[in-house]
Amino acid sequence: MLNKQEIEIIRQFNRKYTNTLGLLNKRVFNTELSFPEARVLMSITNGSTPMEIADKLHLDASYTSRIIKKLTKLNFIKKDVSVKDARSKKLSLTDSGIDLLDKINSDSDIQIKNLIEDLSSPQQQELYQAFETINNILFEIDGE
Amino acid sequence: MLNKQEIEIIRQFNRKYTNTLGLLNKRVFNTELSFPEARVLMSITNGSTPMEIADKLHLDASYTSRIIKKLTKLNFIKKDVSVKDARSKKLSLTDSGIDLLDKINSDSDIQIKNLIEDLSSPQQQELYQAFETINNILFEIDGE
DNA sequence: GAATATAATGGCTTTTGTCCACTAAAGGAG
DNA sequence: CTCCTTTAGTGGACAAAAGCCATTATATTC
Repeated sequence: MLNKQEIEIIRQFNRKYTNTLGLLNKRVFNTELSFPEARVLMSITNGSTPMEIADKLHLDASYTSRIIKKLTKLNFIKKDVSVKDARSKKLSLTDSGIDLLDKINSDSDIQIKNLIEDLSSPQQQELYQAFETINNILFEIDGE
Repeated sequence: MLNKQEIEIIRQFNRKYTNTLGLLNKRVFNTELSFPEARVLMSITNGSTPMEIADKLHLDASYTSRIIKKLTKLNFIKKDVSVKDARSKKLSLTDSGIDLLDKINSDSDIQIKNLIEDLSSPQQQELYQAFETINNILFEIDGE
């Protein structure tokens, strides 16, 4: 087990990265959507159910439902009743939802580039490796 | 500059770590304080001014003021008028604020330990190194 | 087929955060 | 020094984000 100083380094990271993510997620994308709404949109893959989204993002079912309702009204996603389970809905992005997602993704890429642009190339590589390491260890990669 | 796949790894980290931090910060400590209140408490060092806290945590001045008011009422911090600038307040923790901070710190340590306890010892070390690397590169260490 | 569980949703409330106006005190510029 | 502008802190009003609970409709289990 890590010692006290090592744990403290991780906690220090958490505190600072809370700030960083807070800032990144504030300058929300195209201002078309709020951050939680964008998060939901980004997490929808073809056939996702509202429950799956709520579980994945750790959102309340009710809150998730409202966000999905709004995204549907804005015509970014559509809801079809599941064939297998009439209680459940199958979500998917509309064409304009796909467009928006593309926009969000490219804007997010730019944010990341801004974050690292002042670093030297070796530092950027080292930073990238570190993120990849954490992804691998903590999130066992792949499973987006 | 990093390429598209590398940027995507960082974005993937951000998405997943948003979840992680969301969970860590939800099971808030002793439930005595909310997460933003705990954040403010943790950021107070002897002589901090409300403005400094607001800047550091990227909080609205008004919101910060209210949190400080509550922490003062709960007797975790105290406010003294600055000698140099009568508009400004100098904040410091009371004894019971120090106690609470200790409790929060030890609880936070436990959370981190839980997060990594299932990993092998080499993995924990690798993970720690990665966090340290990011701290160094992105936050230029030290400056808590 | 009755009891139980689950998905989605709406109403209501709380928490979190923003905006604006106001007070009091500094900090110039003349 | 006096006027003008700026800054620190605060409260009121409000908006956004998130959670809780009840309800409906459908599945599942016994």
